[in-house]
Amino acid sequence: MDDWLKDSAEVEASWVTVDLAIFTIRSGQLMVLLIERGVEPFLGRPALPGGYVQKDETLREGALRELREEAGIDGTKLHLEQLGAYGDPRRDPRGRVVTIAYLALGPDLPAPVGGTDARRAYWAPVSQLEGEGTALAFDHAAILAEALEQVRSKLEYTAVATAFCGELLTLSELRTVYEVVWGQQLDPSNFRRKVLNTTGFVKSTREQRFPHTGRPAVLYRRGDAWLLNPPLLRGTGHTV
Amino acid sequence: MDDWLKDSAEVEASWVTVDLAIFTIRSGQLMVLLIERGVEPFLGRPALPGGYVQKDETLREGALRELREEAGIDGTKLHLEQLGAYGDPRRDPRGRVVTIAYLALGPDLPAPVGGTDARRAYWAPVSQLEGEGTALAFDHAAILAEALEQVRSKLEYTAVATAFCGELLTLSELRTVYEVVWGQQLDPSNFRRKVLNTTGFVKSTREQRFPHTGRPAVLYRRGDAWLLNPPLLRGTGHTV
DNA sequence: ACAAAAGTGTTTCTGGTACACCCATGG
DNA sequence: CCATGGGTGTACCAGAAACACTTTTGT
Repeated sequence: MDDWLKDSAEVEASWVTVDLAIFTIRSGQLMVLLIERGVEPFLGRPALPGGYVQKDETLREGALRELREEAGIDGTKLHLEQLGAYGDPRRDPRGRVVTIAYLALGPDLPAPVGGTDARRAYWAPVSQLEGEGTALAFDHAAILAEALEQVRSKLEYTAVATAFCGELLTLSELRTVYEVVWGQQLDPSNFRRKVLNTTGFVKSTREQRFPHTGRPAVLYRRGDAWLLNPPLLRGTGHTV
Repeated sequence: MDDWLKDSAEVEASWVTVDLAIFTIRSGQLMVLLIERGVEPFLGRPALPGGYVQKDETLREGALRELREEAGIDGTKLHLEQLGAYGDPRRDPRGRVVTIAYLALGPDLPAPVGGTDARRAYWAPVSQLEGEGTALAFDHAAILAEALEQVRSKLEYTAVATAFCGELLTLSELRTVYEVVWGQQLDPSNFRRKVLNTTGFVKSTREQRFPHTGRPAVLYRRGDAWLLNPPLLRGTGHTV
């Protein structure tokens, strides 16, 4: 790039990347997609998937492309939102790299494939990462922590929880999403009433799903509402 | 910067800027700081203050520096938080410029001075900008809109409203902040109870402030709490 | 005395919590 | 029939909303 833009010697161009915190729920656990880095720096260390933003794409398009390339996931089907920008000049040993972190949520996603500069990609249980200090590359531990808090908090006042479910979902499934993400049991009957009284959260279909044992559950689809009013707060909640 | 980083011809370095949406309350109105651009592009058009991030500063430090340089404001005294990154490749006619938007809130701030590439700086009433389509430079109208929604929503579930007040504040002042930002009257007595029942929102002092007429008000300081639980929701609220 | 602003009290109503209970299905 | 999960009903309580009322100041 030419430098007809800058007017001071203190200014220089930066590399801009996107990093993705992709969450899903598998086997009753909240999982995040990690890669094992196949290039320096931090060779061999776990990291969030991501890569350089290309010349003619928006940041969001870059995130969608990385989602596809590094994780083999079709991003048009899942929820994707920007988390924030991380630009400490010392966050990357190679020089100034500003990264835009994105948060992605999807229903039980396929086993990922390794990408270009990743040895392999895998789902890691969040509970495990939070406890011990699994040393992620760069400042990815901080990004992951912010992403987690964002997810937990967004469940309270938006209908984003449905992003963890397939197109057709039961209220139990939706409740399980809340329980897994918040790490807290919820009262099934109260949860049910809350959701159904929130107009536009879900809309019922005439179909049913049959559990292994027990009464069949009515299937719902996502509704039009995004903001929940009143919100569904994770308070002291139900006895754990 | 060398290009030992990139591995594809599709990748190129970007200029990174910070832009600031600085809000304050003056004469009973929510105001945002705008500059009149003194350089191309968008010469003469109103814009949010901002500028290039320098070599060895974090994004936040860049925002604080621009706050000082472009608005003559000591940023250590006010609330500053990141809003998000805007990186559409067409947002700046000169080329790829990714901007990190910051949101700043402060008590009745001084009349600003023009900065380096601003002809002048001034406080503009938000109500005026929202109505008509005052054509801001770049994508600053979108940034401003998101900043506004962020402020309004953060008042609900954080104690950020105190950032609009001085060190010592009365409950009426605090209520006025909510009323001005939300554009909605609140019941003084209910507001009072809410705030005082939220532990850590404010702590009382023994001092008083005397209005022009009427009973003197007790002065409070900011408390330690940041999250409000339960939140203070702008619902249908009090009759307007 | 009056106006104005601060502050208290009270009633009503909505919505959250906890929990008892009924329903529909597979085994 | 029983176990299991889906779904309904209800009593109780905290907090929001509306509003009447008291207190303390300046003029």
